[in-house]
Amino acid sequence: MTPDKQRPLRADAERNRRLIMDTADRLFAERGAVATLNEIAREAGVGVGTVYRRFPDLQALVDTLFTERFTTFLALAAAAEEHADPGQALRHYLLEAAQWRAGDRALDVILAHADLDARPLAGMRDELGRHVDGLVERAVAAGAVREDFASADVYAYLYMVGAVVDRTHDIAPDAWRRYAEVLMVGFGLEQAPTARTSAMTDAQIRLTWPSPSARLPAD
Amino acid sequence: MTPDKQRPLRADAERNRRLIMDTADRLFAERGAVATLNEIAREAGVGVGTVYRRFPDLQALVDTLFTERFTTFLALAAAAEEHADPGQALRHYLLEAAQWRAGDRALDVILAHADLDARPLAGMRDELGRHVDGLVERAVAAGAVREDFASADVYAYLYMVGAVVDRTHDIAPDAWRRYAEVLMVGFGLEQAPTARTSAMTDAQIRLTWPSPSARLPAD
DNA sequence: ACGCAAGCGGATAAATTTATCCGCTTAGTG
DNA sequence: CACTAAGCGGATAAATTTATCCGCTTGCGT
Repeated sequence: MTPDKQRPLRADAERNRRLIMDTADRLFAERGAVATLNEIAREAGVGVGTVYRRFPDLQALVDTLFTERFTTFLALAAAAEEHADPGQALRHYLLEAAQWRAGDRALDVILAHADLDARPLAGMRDELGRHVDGLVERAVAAGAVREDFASADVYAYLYMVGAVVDRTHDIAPDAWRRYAEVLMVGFGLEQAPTARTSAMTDAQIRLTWPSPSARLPAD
Repeated sequence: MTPDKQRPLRADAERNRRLIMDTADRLFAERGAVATLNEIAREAGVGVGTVYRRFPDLQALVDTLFTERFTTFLALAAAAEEHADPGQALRHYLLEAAQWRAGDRALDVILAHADLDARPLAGMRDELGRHVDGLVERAVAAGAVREDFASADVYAYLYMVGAVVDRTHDIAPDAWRRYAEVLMVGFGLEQAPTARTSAMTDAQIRLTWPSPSARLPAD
C-alpha cells in the first residue's frame, strides 16, 4: 500500500489552484459552455503549465468543481431531513435543490461534463442516494405523496426543473418555480394549484428556442 | 430581385445529398453527439468536397435535418386540432409531441445545434406557435385545464419531457410517460393520478447520472 | 453519341485544440 | 541568510478539426 500522504500545496500553488477554479467557473458561467484549459490559463493570468500541472485535463477540473458543489447539495438533503413532517421535508428538499440548481450559472455546464463514476464523486452520489431514499420513504409512509412515488422521481424532477432552468436563466430567472409547483401537484405532494409564479410570455418563450446566440451569450 | 429559381439537382447529386443526410442522422443517433462533416463524408463513402458543396458547414446540415423533422411536428399539432373536445385535443397533442420526441434518437443532438432563427425554420416556428396558441386557448376556454395555463407551459412541458427522454433513451424508453402524466395532472389536464408507467428502479436511475460513457455510447 | 455544365473526390492548407518540457524563480525550512 | 524542493511560465510539438481547390468523371439535353 503506497502511503499517498500528500502534503499540502505550497501557499502560492494553492492560491493559483483556487484562482484557476474560480476563473473556470466564471468562464463557464459567462459563455454557457466549457472553455479550454489554455483559455482558462490566459484569463487567470497564469501559465498553461500551471494549469496542466494541477489539472491533467478538463475532466479533472470539471470533476473538482463539481465535487465542491456537491458538498452543498448533500448538505441540503441532510438539512431537509430535519423537518419533523415527512411531507414538509420532501417538499423543502425539492424546492431547495431546485433553487440551488437555478442559482448557479456554471452548474449546467459542469453537470454536462462531470463524471459521477469518478472517485470522490461516486461516494457522494451514493450518500445522496441514501438521503433521498430516506426522504422518499418517510413521505410515502406518511401518505404525503402518491403512494407509488419513488426515489427515481426525485431525480427526474431535478432533470426536468434543470431543463427549464437552463433555458430560462437569463430570460425569466424564476420561471422554474412554476414547474416545480406543477410537478409537486402532479406527484400529489401539494393539493392546490396556487400558481404562485405565472407563465412566461410569448416573447420570453421565443428566446428559449434553440439558437446559436443562446449558446454563446456575452462576448 | 434575383430570381433564385434553382433548378433541381442532378440525379446523382440528389442521391448523395440524401445519403449524407441519412448518414449524419445515423451517426448523431449512434454517438449522441454531432460528428464532423469529414467523418460523415467518410462514413457515407463520398468525398469531403461533396459534403461541403451541399452543406457549407455543420450548422447548415443540422438545420436541414431539423427542417425535415419539424414538418412532422407541425402535422401533429394540426392533427390534434381535429378533436372536437378541446381538452382531448390538448392532451392528445402533448402526448403525441412527447412521443415524437422520444422516438427519434438523433433529435436531441439536432435540437442542441439547430438555429430556429434561421430561414425556413423561423417560419415553421411561428406556424407552430399559432397551432399551440389555438389548442391552449380552446382548452382554457373549455375549462379543461388550469385557467392560468399558457402556451409557454406547452414548451416548458416539452423541455421537461425532453430532459427525461434524453437521459432514458437507452435505459427505460417509456419512462417519459410517467412524467408526461405527472405534468398533465399538475396542469389540471387530467384528474386521476393513475400511474400507468411505474418509476425507474435505482439501478436505472444510476445510469442516468452524468458520465462520459453516457455521452459516447456504442463504439 | 456528343458536348459540356454539373458534380465528384480527396490531397492538402489553415486554424484550433491539447499537452509537454525545461530553464528560471521562489516559498519555506533550518 | 542560504539552500533546495516545489512551482512557474510559455515556447512549441502533436493531434484534431475545418475548409478549399482543382483535375477528372458523368448525367443528360440535343
